Amino acid sequence: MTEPNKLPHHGVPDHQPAAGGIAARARAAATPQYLSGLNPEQREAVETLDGPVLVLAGAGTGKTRVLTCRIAHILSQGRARPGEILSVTFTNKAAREMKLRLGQMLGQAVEGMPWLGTFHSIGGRILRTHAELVQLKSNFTVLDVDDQIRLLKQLLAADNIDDKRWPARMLAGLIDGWKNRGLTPSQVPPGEAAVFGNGRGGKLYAAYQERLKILNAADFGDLLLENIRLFREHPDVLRQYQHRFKFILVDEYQDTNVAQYLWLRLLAQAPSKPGVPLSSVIPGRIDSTVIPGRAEGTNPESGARDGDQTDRDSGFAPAGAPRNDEVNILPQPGMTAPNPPKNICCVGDDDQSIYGWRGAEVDNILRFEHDFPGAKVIRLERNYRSTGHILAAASHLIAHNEGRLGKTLRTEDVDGEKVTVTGSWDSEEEARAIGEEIEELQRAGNKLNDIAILVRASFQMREFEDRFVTLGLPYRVIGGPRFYERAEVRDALAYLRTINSPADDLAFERIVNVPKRGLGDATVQMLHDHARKRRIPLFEAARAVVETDELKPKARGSLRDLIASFDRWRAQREVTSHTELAEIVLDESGYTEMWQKDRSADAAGRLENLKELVRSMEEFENLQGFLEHISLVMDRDGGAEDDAVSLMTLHSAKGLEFDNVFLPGWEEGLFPSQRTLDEQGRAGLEEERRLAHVGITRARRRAKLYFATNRRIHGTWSTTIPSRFLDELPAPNVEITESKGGSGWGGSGGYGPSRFDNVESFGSSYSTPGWQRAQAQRARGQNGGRGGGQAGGGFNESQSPFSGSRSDTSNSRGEGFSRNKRAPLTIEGELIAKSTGTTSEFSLDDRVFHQKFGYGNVVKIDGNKLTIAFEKAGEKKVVDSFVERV
DNA sequence: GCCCCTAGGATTTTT
DNA sequence: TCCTAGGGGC
Repeated sequence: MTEPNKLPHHGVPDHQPAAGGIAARARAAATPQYLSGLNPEQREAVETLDGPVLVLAGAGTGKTRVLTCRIAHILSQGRARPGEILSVTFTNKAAREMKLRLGQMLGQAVEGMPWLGTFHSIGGRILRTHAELVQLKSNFTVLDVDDQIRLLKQLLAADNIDDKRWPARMLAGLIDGWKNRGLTPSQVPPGEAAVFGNGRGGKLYAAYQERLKILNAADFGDLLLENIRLFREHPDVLRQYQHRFKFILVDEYQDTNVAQYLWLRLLAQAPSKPGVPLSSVIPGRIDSTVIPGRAEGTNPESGARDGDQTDRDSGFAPAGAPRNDEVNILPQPGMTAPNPPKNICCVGDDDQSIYGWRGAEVDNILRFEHDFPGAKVIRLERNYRSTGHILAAASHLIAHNEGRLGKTLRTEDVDGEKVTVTGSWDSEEEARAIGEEIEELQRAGNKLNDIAILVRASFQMREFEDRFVTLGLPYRVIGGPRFYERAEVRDALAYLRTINSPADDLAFERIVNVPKRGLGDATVQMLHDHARKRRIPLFEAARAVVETDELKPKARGSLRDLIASFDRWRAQREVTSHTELAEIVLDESGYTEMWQKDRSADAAGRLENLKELVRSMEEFENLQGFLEHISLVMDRDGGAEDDAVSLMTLHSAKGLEFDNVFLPGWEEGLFPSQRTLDEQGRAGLEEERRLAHVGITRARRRAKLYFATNRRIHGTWSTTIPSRFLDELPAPNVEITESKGGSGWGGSGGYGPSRFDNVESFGSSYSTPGWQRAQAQRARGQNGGRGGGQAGGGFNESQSPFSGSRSDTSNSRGEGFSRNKRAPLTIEGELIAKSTGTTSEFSLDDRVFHQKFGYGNVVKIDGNKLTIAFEKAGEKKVVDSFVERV
């Protein structure tokens, strides 16, 4: 997370207020250590323990520090025990960081904070405790997106919906969106549910939820949504948690979505009286007051929250509640007892809300005071991170946004270097230029660890990776595919999941034929048919089918072996440690062997990953514990301590900071992203701008922006124009420089750097050389190539961007960045689609028809297994679901 | 049942 | 341009 209050650079003396006068020092000396060194606002944020508090913490103002100090303060004041503080963050990274800092601050005094974690992990934890109340078992599986989509594909196929026209991915997105807004299937507005699959969207959502229960599984959204449902339907359970959590702290409040908001509000209510339904205690609902200064209609989704269904139960602020600055809320009509506001403290920055696309509601933070009347709002505006120019540039840029609460960041640091804007001919030159500058910085004594490149979209990374590989410049990619998303890890997990939860069809299906066992589509299809008709898990279906003659001997044999293996493993689970069990499973299943035999280049890496997986299991007590955490908590660990440049997206850079930050690709269409603009209009633009703001404020000493005149998108080159955000930067804080990549148009003969060094007014970035050249280029019909006939100015000259060929190879990727090559998926959808109709009970002598064996008569009945004398095939055992009476 | 090849699609951002 | 799913051939 952020590193607030980092001591200033450039040898400027500490500007922390506490170091000021004698009085301040005396006070600092008399106060607990964790409070010293806080500025007055921070200190107020830490010490205001009672009632709702909103801390608006701009970039680099010490947000995390305030949160951790606040926890320390609560504990040391004896106001609550560690287990009575609910502290939620958005990412695992943030949660870990807080735990770490708390540990440092309090020594070993705190034996962990059991309720410090992400929304999802805490939600999941509560859900497991009461799983049976929401029709799950406590060992339920958390499905990731991949599982989710596979499941939806099955449902689409079962409904005969063309998944070309209506992709499962799209439905997954819709469902996700609904869940983010706290909507159960019955609460989705009919109009919205109808947009998918010719009006069947709502039904599919319901069917999906139903399937999840059968599979004993929950997806990410359920971890919160089902939690909310749990709280609503079981007030006694809710009350238990309301009692437990004396203090609630929320990090990155601007990123919360409606579901998270509802969840928080339920918990933030004072406990109601037992036996009284919540809805009768607090009748209020939130009205849809428009936040002043916020553009109307920018947020089409905000209306959802006003729905009576979603909100009724948890209304904290009755409609029309006065916006009360001083006084706590008075008892409202309908309340049976004084209902003091819970001690909830939300920390966030509306200017850093960048997850709107994922359902985050900036509104949550914008209307905090309204939702929690009497809230104290504290602004942290003192920035301890960036130099003056950088901060000025970022502030000026973000001031173009309308929907914000408004903060003015200030620093006491020196002005430092101006923010630079550099145009280059194309994205390759951009990468070259940045590579050069990095090497220069390195020569000047900068650590590579202090350097980051932040891109808008991950496809931009490639060029840098290529370039850095050629240069031999160490780099690391942050983000990207997670460890547990790799095919081999997921396969291994699927084995373990099947052991742990026999109803986990998705897991079983994933590995039933991995490694190859001759159990292909046809077999799986049959299992599906049977499972569906009898409403049993696939694994159980397999067990039944194996007892019959439905399958060819070979397939039957291998399926029988597989079942026997699982039975054995499940038995071993009782007597073997989970890590050992994992090794046994990987070994006996032939999975390890499969990769050992694999001749492809990445096989070794995959085996290594498997080992790593087993190693990582050691941290957990047992298999169940491990599986519970893997999908929620396992981050790809950076691990590498080496000095390396960081390469990541702007999104994953939030919360980080670097001395030197390179921001390439500031072009219209890319940044701001055209897609965001198309889909979300003005709100989208503002979010992109916030992203830009986040990017610039990551920099401590140098922020360097770039735009290229030509960029290759989907393999074809196109001419781009500089981002409007460049125009929105304040001229006095910005310096326009010439690309040092050199090989392009900007060489000696053309527009020399000197000509633009002294540009007084930044007026429009369209006056930059890159843009002028681009214009000229376009006027000439894009045929002139690089004008002025400069040959390679001492660089590997790459081909003209229009030639489409590349000068360097691109086969080597960063460590651990191999693209997933996953095992071919079975066509599960079709499998289900074929199952139709219901089977009635059979009696002896019934005449029946079987697809494979033809006509025959029932001669024996053993539960669902029938023995039938077929006219042509002779006597066979079959499963009843495969025959029909004639 | 498995493998190879091809055509078409996609490209934000992530718990 | 690259990747993936899906179809067709063995």
